[in-house]
Amino acid sequence: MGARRARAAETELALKEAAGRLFVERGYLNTKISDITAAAGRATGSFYDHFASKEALLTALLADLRGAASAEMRRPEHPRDHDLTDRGQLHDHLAVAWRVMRENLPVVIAVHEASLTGEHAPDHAWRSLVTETDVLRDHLEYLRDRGHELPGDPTLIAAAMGGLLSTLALALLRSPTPAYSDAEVLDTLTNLLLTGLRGVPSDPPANA
Amino acid sequence: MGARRARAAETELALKEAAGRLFVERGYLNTKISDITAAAGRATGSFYDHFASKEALLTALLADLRGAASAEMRRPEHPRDHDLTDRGQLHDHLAVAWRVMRENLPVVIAVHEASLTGEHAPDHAWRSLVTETDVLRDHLEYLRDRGHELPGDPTLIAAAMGGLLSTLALALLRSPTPAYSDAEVLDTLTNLLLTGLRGVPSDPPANA
DNA sequence: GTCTATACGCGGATAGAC
DNA sequence: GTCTATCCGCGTATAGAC
Repeated sequence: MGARRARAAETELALKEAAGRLFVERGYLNTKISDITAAAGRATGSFYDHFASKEALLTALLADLRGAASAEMRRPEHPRDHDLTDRGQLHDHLAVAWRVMRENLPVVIAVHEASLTGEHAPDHAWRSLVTETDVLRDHLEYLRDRGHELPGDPTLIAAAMGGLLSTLALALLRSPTPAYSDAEVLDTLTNLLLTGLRGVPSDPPANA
Repeated sequence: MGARRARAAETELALKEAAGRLFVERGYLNTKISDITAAAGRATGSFYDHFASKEALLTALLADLRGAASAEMRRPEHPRDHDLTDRGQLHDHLAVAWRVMRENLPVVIAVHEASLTGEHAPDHAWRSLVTETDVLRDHLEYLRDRGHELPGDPTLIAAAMGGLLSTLALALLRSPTPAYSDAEVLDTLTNLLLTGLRGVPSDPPANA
């Protein structure tokens, strides 16, 4: 690889990294192209030698994410016969989702904000919430098919769990001085989703 | 009241109503001033005879909301000694929150979107989530003080519940063809938050 | 590929006649 | 108070030199 090419790749990477940093700090909509180039130590015009637009940058970041194989829960061969009423399995699912969001926080933030400006189909928010929680829904349907009585419709419950997770992640993971450790958040959510506010005295948390 | 004054109040009301409709349909950020005036059958410039800016309009809508006394859960004298592990009381609290969001959906949407563009304090999202769920937190602390073992920290649980509610409301209530009835949503959330995914066979829902 | 300088469009906001 | 016409700033995107 020639020096010119290396420099170019370096710039593209610098732009991506700067963008990610700024998305977390100020949000996607509040970040201007010139902010990104300035933070990367490049001229504004250089941006367009690597990305056609701000939206194209987001698409590229999304592509990186998928290529990184960091979405374990999303790989198609994910088996559906997981028992979410088992503490360990529920905890693991929440932990994977939480880790994916933490490790890809800039993209999560950007996609979340871009969805507001983008499609204005009235039920777009609901549709995407449902599709993003399809794995959870499958697990819940599996439970129901086995005769377990769920608190309600699997799609609705899965959406509720997903909404809870994403809201909390977007709120907590952006803070430079975290109010709670990941372990604490995951324990609390596991407890809450497993046995609710009442709790089950006969089945204490694993670390109790 | 003279005819001129009446016409003016009429215009202001028309602008507010048109804005609310558009906020639900396209979102706050996607709605331009000219969209609002056009939908209200007025000229663009007339907007500024009633509101200094788009933000001022939102402030006015917020003032209307508070004046309408529709925020029962927020009135200061709300007692903290409510038992959220009681099915009926939990259901009532969720129902009130749900109804407030439904009846003020335009404002809820607008505030939600405006918070993204506005303050860019890194932990702003977390702070507002905590303050908006203070009533829930109080109830949970009350339970804990009485010796009940909660799934985790009250502030964190309250935030989780609030995030769940707002995400679901923003996704479901915007659709013109609702996927679930309010009653179904409230029953499901009550069950989920009360006894979790496992459920408690000995304590079925009230309608069972 | 990277820079500097600039054009363009969109949307918020204003001016002034009626 | 309402209108029409217009201005202006901001951010995106392009042009062209190096």
